[in-house]
Amino acid sequence: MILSSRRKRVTIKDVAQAAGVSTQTVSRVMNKFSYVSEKTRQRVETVVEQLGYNPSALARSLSQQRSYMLGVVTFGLKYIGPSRTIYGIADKADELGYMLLMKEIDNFNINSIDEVIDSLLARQVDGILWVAPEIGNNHAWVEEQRAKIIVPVLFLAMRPRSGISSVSTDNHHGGVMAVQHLLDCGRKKIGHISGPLNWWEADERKRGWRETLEKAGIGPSEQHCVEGNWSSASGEQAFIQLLETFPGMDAVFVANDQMSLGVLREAIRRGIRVPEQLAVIGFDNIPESAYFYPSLTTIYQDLQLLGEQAVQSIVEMIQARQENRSIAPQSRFLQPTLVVRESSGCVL
Amino acid sequence: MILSSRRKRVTIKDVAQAAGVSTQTVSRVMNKFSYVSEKTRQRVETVVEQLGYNPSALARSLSQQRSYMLGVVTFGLKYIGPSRTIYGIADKADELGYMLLMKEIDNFNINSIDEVIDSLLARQVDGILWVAPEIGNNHAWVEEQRAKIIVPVLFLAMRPRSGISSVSTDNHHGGVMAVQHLLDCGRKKIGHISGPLNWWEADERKRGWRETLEKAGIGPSEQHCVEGNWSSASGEQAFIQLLETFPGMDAVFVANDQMSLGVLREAIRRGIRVPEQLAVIGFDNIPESAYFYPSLTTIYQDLQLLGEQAVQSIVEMIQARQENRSIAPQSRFLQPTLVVRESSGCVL
DNA sequence: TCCTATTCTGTTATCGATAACATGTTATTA
DNA sequence: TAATAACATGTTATCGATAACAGAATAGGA
Repeated sequence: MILSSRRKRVTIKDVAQAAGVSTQTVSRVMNKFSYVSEKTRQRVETVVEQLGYNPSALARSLSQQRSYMLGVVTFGLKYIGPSRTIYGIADKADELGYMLLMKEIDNFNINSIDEVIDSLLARQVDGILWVAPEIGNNHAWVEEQRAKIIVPVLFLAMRPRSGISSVSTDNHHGGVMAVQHLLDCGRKKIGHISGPLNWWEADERKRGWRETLEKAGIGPSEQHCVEGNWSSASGEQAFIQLLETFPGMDAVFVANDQMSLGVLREAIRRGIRVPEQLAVIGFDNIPESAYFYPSLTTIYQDLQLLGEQAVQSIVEMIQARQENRSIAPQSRFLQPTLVVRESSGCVL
Repeated sequence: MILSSRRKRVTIKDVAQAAGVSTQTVSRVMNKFSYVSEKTRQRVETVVEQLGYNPSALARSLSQQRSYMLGVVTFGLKYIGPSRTIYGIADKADELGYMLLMKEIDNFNINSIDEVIDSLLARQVDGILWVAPEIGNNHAWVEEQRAKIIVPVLFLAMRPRSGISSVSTDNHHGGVMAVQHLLDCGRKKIGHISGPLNWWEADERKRGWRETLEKAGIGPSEQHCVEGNWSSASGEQAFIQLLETFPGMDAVFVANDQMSLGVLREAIRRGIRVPEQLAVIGFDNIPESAYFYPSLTTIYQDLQLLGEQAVQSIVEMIQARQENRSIAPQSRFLQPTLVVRESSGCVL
């Protein structure tokens, strides 16, 4: 026997006919809250059960001009960060009765962005979540194109712009916390291994590092920061370089946990004892970081929560629009938290 | 100004009217390959451009009974494994012109599974990819329910069943390769830290371990295997336990890289030198594993490729059905590969 | 020149639901 | 008891496209 024989879909008409009522009555039964006599209701429900009727959300979307689908545009799904966010999004969307229509993009040229948005709009999504990092001016299109986007859009991890809604982790404050922790532990010569500095998030973390040191009266030098690309390999390389340009370094703030792993590995290899000789603090708090050797002190950003909040917000925007209310666009920040473990060498 | 003013959608009628032709003609222009005079075509195209017409894929799906959407059911999206698979799926789907309608599930009771499938079918997906691990008998519903699923379905990482299509990594062979490598390196007393044994994949890896040792004339004992839950913490615990029940152990095959990390950490803490005293081999090849200390020898399963193959297969199934051809269900396996690094202590 | 094939375009029905309106039947109230 | 409200159901139009059919206009061939 072949799987999935081409059986025809059971439609509202079939049900109506079988129950001897009009399609409208069936529709009323399916959607509750309308006058239907108890007798009719039961008869229809029995037929629905028997035929296994499953209403076409597609047809419903068309006639109601509302799909209960959210368009989700992602970039870098293969990395753990985005996928944790997606998890939060999926979870909350489910809770609120929305499905996700996903589209991964692999570049940011204006044409492909246009295409992605068109394809989402063609499927009548009720709103769009933009889950792609801000790199260089890859969000420039927002200003020009947003007029044509006829549904609410919410950006994740984007530099705040007036008139546009976004939700982001407060990376700057995360950087501040990291460096402040190192200072509190008595370290003075604090280097930084940043992410790619054309990423807004990397830049913010670095700014947190610089400003905190300045505030502490320790003017950091550009020599004390080396740029990585988020990978463990780049972390290792950057660390090697930093050891040369900043020989007295007694602590390093690394912009993510993967790069921290590269640092720890190279430290062991060189016999640099962590945390005694060198304190290390990461960013993200990936699950593995608690089992690095030594375990990694890090800044925890709750990406799952970020996703949840994003869905919450956009659903509110959708509802507002549905009721013809207007809602003021806003940029929100989620605060990261400090997770102290062995690598920073002090429990405060 | 408020974002997303409630502008009305431009429809085929608007275009038809503006161009002074019938909607059918506009449809013909949009879909190419039909008789339209050059003059008309240009006129219509100009109007399309001017109005910014974007055909409703929703309406098209309804009338063509085909949506170019794939339903994707996931479980454990927050972990890196599934999300790598999703990446492969997203990439290939894009290439073949499909969008993804995603639904994450958090349990396997028959009701919620029913609901998920209904909601996908209600949106007219052309096929369904089941990206959820086989745990216990959580796939039992497949046998009973598949009759009601009127579109092709393909399972990832499922124990082969006759009459049902699936694509999986050959976990058994992965286990064989891992243990064989350790044997080749001269190890004789090989322990195993497994995943949760009600997971099909964990069970298969363990079977590879057991059978390979038996074949080598080394009857392994149940005492030489401890069950973990995939987490680094559980790996650490399992390792501690294994050290007691299997004192002479000179190598251990750990069922994933995260648990391996726990093992490596505890080994360092106890002064057990890896690989000299104890060889360690993991499974998965997560990006970080190359930067563990020591770097981890592991079995690489290409989850991204798995996702790509899955999409390729289901699209073939969909096309076959479209043309009323029948296609024999089949279970396919992808072969994992061995990645030799420091932790196994020998480059062959 | 007439006939047929090809090209071009429009009309009507359909996909599967809901919205809006209409109508008939009970119950309630003045 | 008649008027009105509440309840129950059906009819028609609509969402935005394509399929199927049909009628013209043009071109080519006998």
